[in-house]
Amino acid sequence: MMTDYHLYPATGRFMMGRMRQIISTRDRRILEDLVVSTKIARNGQKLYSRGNDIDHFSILVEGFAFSCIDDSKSRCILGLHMPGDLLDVSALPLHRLDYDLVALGSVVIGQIDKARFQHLIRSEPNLTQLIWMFNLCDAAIQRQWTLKLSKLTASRRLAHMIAEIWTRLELIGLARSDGFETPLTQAHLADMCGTTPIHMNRSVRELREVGIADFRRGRIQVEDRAALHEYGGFESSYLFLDKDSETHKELEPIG
Amino acid sequence: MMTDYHLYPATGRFMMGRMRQIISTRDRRILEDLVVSTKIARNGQKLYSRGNDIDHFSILVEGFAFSCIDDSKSRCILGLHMPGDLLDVSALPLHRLDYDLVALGSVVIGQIDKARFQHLIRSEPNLTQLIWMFNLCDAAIQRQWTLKLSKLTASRRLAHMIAEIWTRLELIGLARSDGFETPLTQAHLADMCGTTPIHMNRSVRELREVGIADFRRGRIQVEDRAALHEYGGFESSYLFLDKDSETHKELEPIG
DNA sequence: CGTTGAATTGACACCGTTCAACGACAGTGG
DNA sequence: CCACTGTCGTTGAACGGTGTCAATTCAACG
Repeated sequence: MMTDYHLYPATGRFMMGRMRQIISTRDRRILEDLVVSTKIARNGQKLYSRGNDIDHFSILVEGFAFSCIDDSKSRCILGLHMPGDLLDVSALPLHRLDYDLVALGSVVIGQIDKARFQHLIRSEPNLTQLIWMFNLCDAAIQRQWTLKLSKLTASRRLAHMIAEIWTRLELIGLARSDGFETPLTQAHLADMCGTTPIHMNRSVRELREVGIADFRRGRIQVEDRAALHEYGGFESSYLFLDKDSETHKELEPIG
Repeated sequence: MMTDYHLYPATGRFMMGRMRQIISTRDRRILEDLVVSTKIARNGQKLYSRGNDIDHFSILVEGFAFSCIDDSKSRCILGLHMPGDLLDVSALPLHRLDYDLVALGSVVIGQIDKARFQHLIRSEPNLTQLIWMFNLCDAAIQRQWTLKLSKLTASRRLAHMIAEIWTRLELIGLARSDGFETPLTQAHLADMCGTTPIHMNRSVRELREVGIADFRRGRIQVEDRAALHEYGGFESSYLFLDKDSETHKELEPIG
């Protein structure tokens, strides 16, 4: 389980820390075998443009990506994706997305054949449901972003954002004990928190001065995690963490 | 098809105007028969409290509801639900929701037995996928709300909100040609648009003065719809409307 | 060592919040 | 029929958070 990456190089991080432990070996195999090819991309490269036809579904294998919608003058980042995340399940009904996907740093993408995926939906209810669950988790995160934007000031949004990213990185083993590294710039953070780079800078400074979090060139360091959570109003329950796993026993796979 | 309500009193509006037309008669029947009982509720009544165990899944039959999270001092409305909407599919993995559900006006709820629903997921891939698609549509709406909050001023958010609600009401035949009626108050609109009732009032006045939309005690009247859409930056594509239906042929049911 | 993108700072205007009050309307009961 | 009452809607003024513009510093890299 610790080294699932070796057995399942493309999909080993799918639902890691969430419900992966209840996926049967058979299903892990099937999932891994869906990935027919890989693709690499560099920082800032567009992995997909909104409105275009999707030819493959994708899973993020290495690196990060974000989904965004570019306005005439500004950019809004709607989601942040990490290794193990499915990038475009929401294209299922219309075979296209309503947002762009952009690589954040160097990225490896696993490509899933559309036809085989469609077939899987009919033949593998366990896996189907699991992917659906991933989707619901994504949606829960989206709800939190909405909530955050509605009710928090810029610096508190930032605190919440940092807390969420940190926790999600922990799930897949990419965090340090006192923070994390990230290819995100302050401009990215601004676009994620619905503010301007300039004001984001003030927020970064504020968190630094108050001693809640220190962001410096892609390295975030936190001394008092409880204070961070408190300040940003962060409660991890919406991330479907495994500590809650008693509650989804009914998903226990058949095989 | 016009009078699906009579044949399917509880679920006749499910996916109406979106993908309902491609649901087979058999599947419509199965769906309708999932509803084992109905429940009524009055304005403001809590249909569900966050964190509690879900005993039934629900579909909204008549009236409106919203999902929200109450802060110590304020309320954030995260979603607005209309007849035909499933209210708590996102409780599938954890059997609980991370938000409250509140009735808006008088409401009729159809209750779906959990066990039968779980069984359906294994035995009816068509329906499963359809419900999943509904979910994706919900998520797309959530993304738009996030986007709206990130980038628009209060009065433009309101314009977008009005445009969305109007379009969704049209789908299920509950709109007028020049607007719609709604149990929403300005306070509700404020909670949906991430602002205060006072400022929402100013936004309402502004839309009225500019001649874009006239909100008066639950009645919204619009003369120039194009202007409304323009002002709020509203593009309906994220709602999966049927005019796009050529693109989801592959979902054509087997039966 | 110069170039480039990122981070930082100050000044100022504007959008939105807050507090406090008043006005309009619908439902209720005398 | 009218007074009472509560909810919703409306308004003004002061304050604070945020956007904007312009300019400077900093770190990384060839």
